[in-house]
Amino acid sequence: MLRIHASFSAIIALFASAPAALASRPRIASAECPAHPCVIMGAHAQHIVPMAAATPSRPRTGAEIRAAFLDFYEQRGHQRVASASLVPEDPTVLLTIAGMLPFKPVFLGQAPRPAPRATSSQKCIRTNDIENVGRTARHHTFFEMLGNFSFGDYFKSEAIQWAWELSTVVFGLDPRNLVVSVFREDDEAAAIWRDGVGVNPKRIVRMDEADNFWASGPTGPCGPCSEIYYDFKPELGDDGIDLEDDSRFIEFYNLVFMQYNRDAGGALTPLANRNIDTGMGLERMAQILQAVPNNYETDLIYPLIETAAALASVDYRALEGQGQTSLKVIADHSRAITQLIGDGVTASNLGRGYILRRLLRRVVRHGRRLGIDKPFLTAMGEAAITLMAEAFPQLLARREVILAELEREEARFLETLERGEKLLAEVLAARPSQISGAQAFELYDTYGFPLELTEEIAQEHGLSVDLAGFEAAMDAQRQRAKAAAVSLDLTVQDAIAQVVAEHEATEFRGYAQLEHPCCVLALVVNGEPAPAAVAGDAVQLVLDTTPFYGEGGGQVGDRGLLSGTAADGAEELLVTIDAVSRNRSVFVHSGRLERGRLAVGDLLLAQVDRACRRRAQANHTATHLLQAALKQVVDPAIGQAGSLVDFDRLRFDFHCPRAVSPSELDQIETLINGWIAEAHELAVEEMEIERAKAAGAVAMFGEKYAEVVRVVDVPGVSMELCGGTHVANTAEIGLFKIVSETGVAAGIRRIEAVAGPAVLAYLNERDAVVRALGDRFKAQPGEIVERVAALQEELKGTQKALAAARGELALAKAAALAAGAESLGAFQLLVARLDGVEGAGLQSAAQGLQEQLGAGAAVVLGGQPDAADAGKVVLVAAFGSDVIAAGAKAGAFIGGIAKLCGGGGGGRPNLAQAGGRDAAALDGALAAAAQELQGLLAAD
RNA sequence: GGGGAAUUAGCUCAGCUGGUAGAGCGCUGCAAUCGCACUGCAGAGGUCAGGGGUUCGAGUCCCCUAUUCUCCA
Repeated sequence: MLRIHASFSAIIALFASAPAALASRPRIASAECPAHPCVIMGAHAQHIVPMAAATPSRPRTGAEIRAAFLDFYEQRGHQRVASASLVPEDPTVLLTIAGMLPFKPVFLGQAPRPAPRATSSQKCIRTNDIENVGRTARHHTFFEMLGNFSFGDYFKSEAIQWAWELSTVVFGLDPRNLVVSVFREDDEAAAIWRDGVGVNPKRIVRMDEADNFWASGPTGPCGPCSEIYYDFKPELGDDGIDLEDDSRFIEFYNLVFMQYNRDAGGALTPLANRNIDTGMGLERMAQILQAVPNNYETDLIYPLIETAAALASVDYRALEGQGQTSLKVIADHSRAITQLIGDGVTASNLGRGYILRRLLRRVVRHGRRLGIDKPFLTAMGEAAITLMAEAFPQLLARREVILAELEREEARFLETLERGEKLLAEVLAARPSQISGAQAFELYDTYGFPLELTEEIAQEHGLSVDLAGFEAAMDAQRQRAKAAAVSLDLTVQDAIAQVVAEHEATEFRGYAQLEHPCCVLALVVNGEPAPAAVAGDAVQLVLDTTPFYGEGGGQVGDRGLLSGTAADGAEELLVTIDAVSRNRSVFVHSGRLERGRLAVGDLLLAQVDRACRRRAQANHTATHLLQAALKQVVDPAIGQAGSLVDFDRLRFDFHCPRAVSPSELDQIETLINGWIAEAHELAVEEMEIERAKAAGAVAMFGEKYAEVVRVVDVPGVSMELCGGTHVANTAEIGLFKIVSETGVAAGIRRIEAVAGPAVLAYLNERDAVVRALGDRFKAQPGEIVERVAALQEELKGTQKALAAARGELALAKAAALAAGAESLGAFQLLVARLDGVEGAGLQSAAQGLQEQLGAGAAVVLGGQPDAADAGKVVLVAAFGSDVIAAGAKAGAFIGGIAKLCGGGGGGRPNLAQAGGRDAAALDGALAAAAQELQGLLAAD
């Protein structure tokens, strides 16, 4: 719990700071560029054409630019790396926000380099500038970042020369249209540009730290950057160049020279291994080479604008600014949401799921703004898949999933809108002079109804919305969330992280052996790194090699023992291990030193608890069978969303838009138990990932796998990539039983089940319940349901009969009382005691009497409803319409009377009820009631 | 992770500051019809999500749990 929370705060912290930390580098696709030098298309095209009037071999389309970039660097020894998922491996960020993110562990020295040099076109998503999308020429949520990387290999000179060569020769940009920037103090880079490349010194601009110095955080690797800008107005000359002038310059290539390490004190020390990290916005280069006024009109995005325009029956060119913006937003976001779902994100109210939902709803809103009045997201999704399928073929494989998710989410949002419109109509029905900020915020915050729609509808009614009030409420909400973010003690976590960082991957022997000698490499005692521990200490150990399975892939870590003789030979030592986790590839064994002394360097014998391991294995293999059965029975497209394999149960979460029916669950159970009975021999094999995928092995979506993967094969039934431990033969599972099927989030269902020995424990528990019920109901197990149903029926009947009898009794008693009514002028007074009738009965009795006696009747009844509760009294007053006209109100009247009995009461003028706790005072109270009524009515 | 909201008849929902649980649709029966649709009349159908608390009294107020929606991080 603590760990989860701690890491989540870290995500929030880093997510919040990441864009800022990265801001100094790729301003590409994030920087604003509002004005364009040429408003008129034709003139603009003419302006660009002389430079871009390319020889046929020059890249022009987005695909050509991407290919040219990757080819160029591949020819220069770079390994071509496919774009990583938008869902990063790095748990500290929600989405892949920059081209270098997949390589961040390499740059930070936390992971081995895949090659000395690499190049990629990385898909990215950023939402921090979402309000600017569609309004400026080049803000995007989804974009591609071309990059070339050096991991301790080449450095500044090559990076600069190649960047120049690529820009001028391959892309054919005229050197007279280019300007470069360097960090103020980076004389080395400036010299290379000037002497090595031959750039006019006047066109080398020195920039401050804010613009041209990159760091991934307050400490760690950092270094100066150098950027290449495209100059749309070279005729203005080389003097007084201001790169901040967006109307003249656009930055398209950023080179980061990672050459320092910054320590906590802020001091810079040179890095032993210097790195290169670069980024070129694909959409920007496309804009330059295609000579269009903004990124949206490049072939990477424009087809989606056309699709949206056709759906809205509008003409992009003929539209005013607002309409064009809507089309741009739809086009931009359509790429983003298609890619997000393609990478396994599903819409939700948390994390990246929430980002997806927000983008998706913005598309719908802009669609409505353009007049699209029917669902259209699947049409946009299809167009986006078609547009991007060549560069991202996996979109085709995920087509059905993407379209289904879009359809579902759009329908859900339309429901939300409908509900909001209804609520807003209620607000408007009250004919307010203005929609208050609080009302608008409630619609937005609680019901998800967009502010702009509230404004729009209010406007139709000639009303305004208190926007300042809305903002104030919004701020208050943010403050609440911030204030509630508690910081937790992370010291334990830190000690472990520190220890883990100092060690190599632990060698895992537990697939084949359950016992193995090992050496203690590091020790954490009660949360602090320590050289030794004494009996009773809570210890965490890092070993050189281990047979213990470390928690991972959903499977719980092994339990067991470490035993041996302490280094000094004095005493036997014993450690019980109750949890094993994996931190990167280092296994951390947590437990307790039961006996003896333990020190770093000790040689121990590690023994896994075989019974526990067997149970975990049965549950794990059963989980694989469950996934296979789900695919067979429910839907072949079902994908895993998470899983837990414990010793005594298993849990499997999967993507599925509806509940799995009871009959399907039966089928699944039968199928799995059939496979168990067939005694399939498992085959576990390591192979290359491509071969495994070709063989049809099921991989967890969005998961990153190494080159060589472990494939667990139940021949003919299931084949999955899995690092967990499994039974050798399905027969070892014994039995499989589904315990429950529930929903965990929109679109995700959860099945909990038991397998192996755990089934017996589960069944025993159930059996005990059934037997206890059988005893109680005097029925055989098979008859219990019937018996309970019959009893319920009987109970219901009895209750009805009782209520009827009570009513009759009350009426009978009341009828006898009617004779005791006392006339007072035109009025009939009846005050009487009626015991043994509970509240509702007394009420109907009083009302019956009042109706019987007429409009001038005032009836007051009081009594003890329950002989068992001696103190409790109930009072009822029923006044006819003439009595009320005379100024008597049953509610107020009965309240006063009830006070005499130590209670209170109230009701409406014609009928009221009250109660009290002092039965002894009842008769007195009734007498007082009679007297008071006489006074009230006589005075009239 | 933190807020807000919803959960009432088979369905869609109303139920105001605590005081006898309602509507529309659907269902059943009767009338009318050769029969159906329509119509009219009558009726059945509710542990007010579950559990605690406050109160003489809780669908209504408070707390907890579950499920769903929603906003913020």
